[in-house]
Amino acid sequence: MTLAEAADSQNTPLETVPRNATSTEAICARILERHRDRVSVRKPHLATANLARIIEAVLKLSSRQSFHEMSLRDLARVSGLSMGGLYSYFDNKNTLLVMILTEVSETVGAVLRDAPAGLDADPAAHLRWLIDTHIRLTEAMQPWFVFAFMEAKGFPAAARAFATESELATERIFADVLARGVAQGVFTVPDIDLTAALIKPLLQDWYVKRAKYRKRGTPIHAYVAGVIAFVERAIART
Amino acid sequence: MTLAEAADSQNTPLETVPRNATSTEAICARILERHRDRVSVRKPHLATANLARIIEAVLKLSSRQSFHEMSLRDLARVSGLSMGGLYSYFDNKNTLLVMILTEVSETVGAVLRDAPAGLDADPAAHLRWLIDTHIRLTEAMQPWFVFAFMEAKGFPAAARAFATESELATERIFADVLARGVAQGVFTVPDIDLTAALIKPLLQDWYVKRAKYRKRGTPIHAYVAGVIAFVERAIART
DNA sequence: AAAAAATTCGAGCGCTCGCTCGTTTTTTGG
DNA sequence: CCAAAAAACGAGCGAGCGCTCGAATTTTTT
Repeated sequence: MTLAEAADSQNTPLETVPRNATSTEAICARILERHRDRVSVRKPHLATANLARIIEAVLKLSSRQSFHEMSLRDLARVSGLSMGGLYSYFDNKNTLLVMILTEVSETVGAVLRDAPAGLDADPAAHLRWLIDTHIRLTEAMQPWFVFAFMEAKGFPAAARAFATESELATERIFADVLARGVAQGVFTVPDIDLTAALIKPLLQDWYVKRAKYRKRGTPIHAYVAGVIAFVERAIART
Repeated sequence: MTLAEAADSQNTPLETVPRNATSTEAICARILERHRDRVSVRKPHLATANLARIIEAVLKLSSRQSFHEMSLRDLARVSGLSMGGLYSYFDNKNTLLVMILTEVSETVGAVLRDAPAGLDADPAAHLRWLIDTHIRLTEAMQPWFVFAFMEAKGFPAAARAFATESELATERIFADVLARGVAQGVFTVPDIDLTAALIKPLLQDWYVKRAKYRKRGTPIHAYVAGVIAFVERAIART
């Protein structure tokens, strides 16, 4: 099952995350564009397909051990390429880290900033949309987000700074909506920045502790509804 | 600065976590007791002191890279022991993982179950105590908790199962208090298990994203107060 | 169908890893 | 103060690492 299919099978009619943005192939096409100079294979279809196989293998192997424990021989075996073949798609192992992190950061920013028109006028609806979209995006790209979350520590300094900034940008999107809700008198929030910071881990828990919720049989719509209810009661006008 | 000193400097008069339980020396004395058969040095004082130096070095090195990237030569240099000397304190590198994980799991369970007498009768106060105590404990033992959280994936299967069970046990403590509050009519909680699951990441964010809160200048008492306020409004009787 | 270009291959290189063990140093007890 | 016991030492081992490069294979062009 591909990532996109996994997303589809969980999606409700309220789906807000377009499949064409989250399929492994689509993501790898974007990665390829962004790192064309590191990939020596010139034919785009071939390069995209093989890069997808490589990165899917990285995400699979890194879910059981850390990225640095994964050897390139493991990666060659699981991806189906040879040792030498791998190096046509990246110049060194660390580039794989950077490719994945960068794409996750860019994607989450792009998706969350693309709210349906008119939603700015209704902070409560906008907040619900943000929560729903964030959780569904991380569900559709779960291995990517887990990887970025768990391996961020080992990134080169520049990439780590970029990831941190991306995190803060997401938080700011939530803080803005909270501020607008307070201004319109629909929310009561004593500390907007702290509240935005507290909403974040509620969204992340769905992918960080995915195994727990799967074992428990919690469907995604129940989790989304639970988080929305929890947050809305916590910030409801008093 | 030792872990205990770091805890002290943040503690308010409301402090609920005893220093003697969270100093590196005290923790390592307990580790030594639990793994006496793996440590060949017989003199307890010497063994505790050196084990403390070793584990402090592990936590320090693993905060910048992953545990598996940390070489035993790095560990020897930072801890001040020789390569051979290290192996008087553990039989292989993985044992270090298990020592730290086990002690974190045991400690959090022991501390959270040791609530002051009479608190069972007052679910709201008990919940506040649990939140306060959990956050302060993880503050006092921050490197330990970060390590257990980030490296859990790489544990041997048995140790990972143990860690998962410990996680669930903590969640059950919160679920019990929520259930008692609902029974007494002081809380309104539609889904007790999901709510308990959502409180957990709010507590964990303080140590997982410690750098963010430090940079932002959020003091621990403000974070504790923020979480308590957020949770109490979310579950307040309607 | 042959020549040229693009892509894939995998044994081998230098290196560092976890771990060992014979030796040296420190501590202990009479 | 010395011999025995305990502890610490660190060079060295085989294994596996990231990475390379000339050869082999596949695809494209003519």
